[in-house]
Amino acid sequence: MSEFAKIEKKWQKRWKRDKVFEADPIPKKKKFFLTVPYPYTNGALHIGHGRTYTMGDLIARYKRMQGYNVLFPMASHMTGTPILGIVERIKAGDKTAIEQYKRDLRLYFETEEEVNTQLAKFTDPWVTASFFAKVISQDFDALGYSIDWRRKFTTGDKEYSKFIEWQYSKFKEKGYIKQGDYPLLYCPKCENPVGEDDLLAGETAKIKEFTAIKWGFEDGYLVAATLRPETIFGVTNMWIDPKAIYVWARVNSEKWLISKSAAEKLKLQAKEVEIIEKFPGSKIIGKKFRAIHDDHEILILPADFVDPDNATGVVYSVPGHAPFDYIALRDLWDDPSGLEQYGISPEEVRSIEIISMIDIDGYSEFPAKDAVESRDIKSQNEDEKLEDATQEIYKAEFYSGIMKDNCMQFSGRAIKDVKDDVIAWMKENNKCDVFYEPDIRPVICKCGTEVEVGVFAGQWFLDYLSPGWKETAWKALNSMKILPETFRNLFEATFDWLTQRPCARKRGIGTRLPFDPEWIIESLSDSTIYMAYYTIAHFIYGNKLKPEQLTLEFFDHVFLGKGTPKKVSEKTGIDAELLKKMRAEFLYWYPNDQRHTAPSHISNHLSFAIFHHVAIFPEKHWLKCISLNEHLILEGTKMSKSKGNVIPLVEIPKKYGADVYRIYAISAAEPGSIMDWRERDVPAVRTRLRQFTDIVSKYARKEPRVFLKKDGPTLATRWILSKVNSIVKLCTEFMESFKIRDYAIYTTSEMIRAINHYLKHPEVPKAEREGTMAYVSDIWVRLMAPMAPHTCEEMWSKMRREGYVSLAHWPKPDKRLIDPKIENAFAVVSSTISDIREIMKLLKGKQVSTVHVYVAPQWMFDAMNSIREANMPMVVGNIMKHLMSDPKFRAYGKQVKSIVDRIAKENGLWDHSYSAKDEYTTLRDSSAFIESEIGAKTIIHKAVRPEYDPQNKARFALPGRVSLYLE
RNA sequence: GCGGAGGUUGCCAAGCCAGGUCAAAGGCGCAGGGUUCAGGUCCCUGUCUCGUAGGAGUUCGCGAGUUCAAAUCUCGCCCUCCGCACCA
Repeated sequence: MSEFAKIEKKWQKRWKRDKVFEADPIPKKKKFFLTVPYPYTNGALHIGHGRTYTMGDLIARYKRMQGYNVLFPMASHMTGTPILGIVERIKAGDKTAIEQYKRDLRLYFETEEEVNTQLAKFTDPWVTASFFAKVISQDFDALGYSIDWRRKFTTGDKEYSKFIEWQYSKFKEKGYIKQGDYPLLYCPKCENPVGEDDLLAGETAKIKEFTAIKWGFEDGYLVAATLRPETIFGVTNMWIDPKAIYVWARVNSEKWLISKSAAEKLKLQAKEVEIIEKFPGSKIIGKKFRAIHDDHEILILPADFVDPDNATGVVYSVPGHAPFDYIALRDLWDDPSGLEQYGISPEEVRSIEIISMIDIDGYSEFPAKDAVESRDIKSQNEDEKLEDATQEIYKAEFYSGIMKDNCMQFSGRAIKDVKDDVIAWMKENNKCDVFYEPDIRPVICKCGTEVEVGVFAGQWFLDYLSPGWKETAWKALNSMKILPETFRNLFEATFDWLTQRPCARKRGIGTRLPFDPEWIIESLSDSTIYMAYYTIAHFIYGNKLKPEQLTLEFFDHVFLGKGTPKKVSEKTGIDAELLKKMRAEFLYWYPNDQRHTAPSHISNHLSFAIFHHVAIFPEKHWLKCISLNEHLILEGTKMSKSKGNVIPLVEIPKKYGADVYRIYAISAAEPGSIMDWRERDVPAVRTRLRQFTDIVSKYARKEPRVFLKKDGPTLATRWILSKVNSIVKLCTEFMESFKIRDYAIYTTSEMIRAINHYLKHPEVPKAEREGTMAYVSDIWVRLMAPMAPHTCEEMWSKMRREGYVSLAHWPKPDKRLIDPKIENAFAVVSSTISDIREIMKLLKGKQVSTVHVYVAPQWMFDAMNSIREANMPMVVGNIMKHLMSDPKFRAYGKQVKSIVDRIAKENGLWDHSYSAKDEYTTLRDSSAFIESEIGAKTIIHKAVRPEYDPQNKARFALPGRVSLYLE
């Protein structure tokens, strides 16, 4: 049990008892609605998740203290496949899954028996989800998050489903949701699409789209797949593997000749495939097929490099521009002996002319030949070199190639522009189709089966290219605040490439599409506008509204203001007054003022949230601001359950204490950078928190008193008052500009340093010190409260303040007390001390009895101020001229030059006291302090009339840079 | 491949957008001193190099450039991390 746990529990209980964070509309009060995405409840959360939620809570608490009526709700996410997957794995007795879940459960149960009992219940996804939803909310409470739990729900709720149905019926109305064929990785054995987690090998596989070109052959088509459809004008022959099995197949009422395995694959790609005849490739070698663009006859030749398992197993040959084709053809020229068996004569092969159809700088007529020869490739079996050559030519031609004269209407155009047009042209003439393959092999499903590409007919997707949608989303993004601003680029990149996005699948937990109930809305697509649902969730559940009452009219009314409460009430049976209340509550809280989460959500969830909001809500209800913090790693390495290096959220309170964790999570890195959790850094945070409580406790019962200048306090007191108020000002600026880490450092380290410095000044009278420290403590507790709320409540009550510091107001800097002159003067004291130390070090231990300090004469201060006021460029000549033009300074001639030299050396002016008198007084008043710091008697002299100056050091004094003599 | 971020003094990490006040905040580690006198205590000081007077020199991935002046701006190069879609 950490030393903090008792205090934490106490305040959490009281907050709950007094409903401190339950937020209801207060019409006259400005509101702030903050959301952090709800956690997915398929397991225990860890300290990495905690960073994001802690940051969110910090914002909520800060805004609350700034006088906003803050709503910070939370719910839980359970739709989708993961929870279902886990349940299935546990049911199936999967050892790893069971062990992993036992580990999670041991965090929450004492005995192994309890663990097993709970695990046994995990055969129902609802039980699993609600168990973790419950413990996660307990974990959140234990960290002091200021959440309004009355509004909680889960995405699996029937009521929530009605909300999602409403959302998707809106998309349907707008025409944003469409149905079409969609390729995805698919396991033929499991008969299911597979995601990254379902794969044993090839996790990074993507889908590659080939153009399947239908070359006229006999009474059907010889179908060759290619990534370079623009090369059809350079075809000289076809390549077929003589040993592989090919088929004539009826594909959607056409006759296609392809490899047997290609035919099998096509069955998965939403084609009707019926195999008519099987035969080895050798059977068609030597026959002729017809060119796409002019129907001339072209020969089919054998080749070893053809892989019947890749694409259609039919390859058309463009030897001028494809290294594989070039070398295969050359091999046949060199040794045509094998061709006789196919009835092909050597002359016939040798008469094939390579066609040049792409013009490209730096290459000859036949770039493929260049690439092969430059690599000295001997045969078509040198796979690696050929692959490399192919890459080179592909890139070069794609980016800088131009179609030659023999390419019909495409002549003269750049390859990268013409590709799509060639495809479109062939499509118009029914000369091509698509064929999908994974881009890498092998891709193996967890069941051990080779994964293929499946095309889902009738897949529902959201079409982000629908007219107007993206434009409106851009408008929203451009007017939103993104914190830190660097992440805006990521949003912009995402917006650019967002096209179509499947939004439903056939398995998992979730809401069924109202207009096509076979499909279940997938879990990223059902979590985009639910922030609105928080505003009324407590009414829905509190009044036990039935799902069937939550009709389209209901949501139309509450969220969009359509219809009247009376009419909607008649239709739904919901009390009209309640409807009014819900509508009012939505209007009060919406829009969502800030959404805080991790950057990994930018490319999906957050972008969808923006798109979906603009699709459904009027502009005034769009998201206002998105703030982000990067993830957290542990001792330099990524946390992962499989590695076992995970610190669960639930362990934080007993292991570190909630406030210690919170301070660490806020202060160890800027939000925009990855945070490293280092165990050995934790004690330092604990120390600082303890110093805070020690100091504040000591002065808790003292009467705060502000010593104004007229009260004649010591300089040290004026200094600490100035310093503390400067810190308040800075911290407010840091919070406003999302420099959260700076806020943390200033409220902890900087504050402690300043206070310790102050307390070391022996000249401050006791009453003055205590009154001042009580005042400082009050401010300090408020500053720390958003970050360390439990400790601060404890201090607050020790100070006998009313109510909760969680609801107290954030300090405002007292302008009367901020005095840069005093702060500068104190900086001179510090720099004087370090100068003395440095000299002492150089004296190598020789005893110093007395330190003589000489303060520069007043005219030098005048000179510095004069330069400062003149606001002139820091050029030596100008400054010299400026000073010499004033008789007041000219009188000092040579010494003026020493100031100017110094300015030149320092590249400008530096801080110093306002006047010689100030500097002298400050140093004199601080001499006891200086003496205690350096352990030698200290005498302050005025350089103009030093009482004692045996080494004539006084003349070196400058404003802010006293000269010294150590005796 | 495409897109995004980044490389800072032993480690972590600010600074860079708005160039000078930057040998560069803060923390960790390490060293010395003090308190405590042996419980993961606390405080102070130091921590690039040289220097018997507060000074000088060399640093911010590498290489150029702009500028009186660059960790900060521009260009090129090298390296690292993250995302890339049906998965939350």
